Amino acid sequence: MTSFNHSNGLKRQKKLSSVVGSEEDILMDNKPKRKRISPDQFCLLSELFQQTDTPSHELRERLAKKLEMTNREVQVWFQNRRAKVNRARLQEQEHVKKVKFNYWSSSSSSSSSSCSSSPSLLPHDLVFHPDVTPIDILATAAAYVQQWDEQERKKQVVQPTITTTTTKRKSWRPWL
Amino acid sequence: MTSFNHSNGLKRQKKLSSVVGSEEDILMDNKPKRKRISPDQFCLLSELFQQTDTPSHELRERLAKKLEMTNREVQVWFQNRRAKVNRARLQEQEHVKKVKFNYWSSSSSSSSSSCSSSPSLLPHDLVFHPDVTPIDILATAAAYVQQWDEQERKKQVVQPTITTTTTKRKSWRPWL
DNA sequence: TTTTAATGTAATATT
DNA sequence: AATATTACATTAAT
Repeated sequence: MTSFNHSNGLKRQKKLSSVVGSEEDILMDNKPKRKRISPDQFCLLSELFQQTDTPSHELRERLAKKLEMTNREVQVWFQNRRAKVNRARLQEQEHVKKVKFNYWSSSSSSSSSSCSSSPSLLPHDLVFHPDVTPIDILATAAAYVQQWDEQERKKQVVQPTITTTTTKRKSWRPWL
Repeated sequence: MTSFNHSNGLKRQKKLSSVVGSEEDILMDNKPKRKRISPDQFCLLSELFQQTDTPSHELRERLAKKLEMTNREVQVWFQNRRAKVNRARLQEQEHVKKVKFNYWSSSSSSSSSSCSSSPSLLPHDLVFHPDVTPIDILATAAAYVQQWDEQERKKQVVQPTITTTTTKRKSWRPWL
């Protein structure tokens, strides 16, 4: 089991061997290995990232000099960082969408234990979730009322026509 | 010490549920068990791998559908596979290099037993190895002659100058 | 212990 | 610059 150490501060150095070329001299392949940024570098980079996704060339230059990295490396770091946060953002969106789509039907019937024992004002099948905003609740309620009206209207006027036409209705805030 | 995580690991979830995808697993903490590919899947994957180790997106997509895997899973499989064969290839190279470097000095003085009792045409300290080609033999011989000449020249003309200048000489075929 | 599915990231290429 | 994808290092399950 390799105990991970991130102390990559040490560059590999050619070990000074005997005068005659030894086996290692030939066999040791000095491939540059993969470069990993140091914690300090990470710190400064992400600190700056909070201020701006896309630092200017000049800013990159200064940062690179300070961190002893090339401009290109800094640029790549920012590119990958942007990609990462975008990816996370997208996935979060996906997740939120799922939650928002399901929050009505999430039964939560099992009052399992110990969770918010205070008398909730919410209906028992409407669970609280920080991603579900009041506007979402209202939107869903509106959609429900709309659908209910539709059903009522259908009941009142007997339709001789085929009812297979599903009442497709453009819904407000189709969950983004 | 700020435990800075380059790759913290320890977050083994997110199972990317496959086609069966019931939506209940939104809040459910799924089993972080590792998925193993089936023999059938392995068969098809490695069969395709022989044709191309870097399948296109489309090809991956079709394969994924056929195997009931996600595109990502197929991609990861190919990545790991490539890494594996590269690793093997490198190690083989290393081994060959070592053999080539050592084939002169591999003494084999001890006529231990039972190995190729036929009267060999090779000098007794030059063992045959399929990786050592004639050109390698000739190269080493040439290098040896060169070095011998060098030594002879030194012996003939007595050098009053400091001899610390190691006679570094560019060698032909420095073993790849 | 070895093999391998999976993750994280530096780097490259395409558009 | 966004996006996709690769190699490489590493983690963790088998």
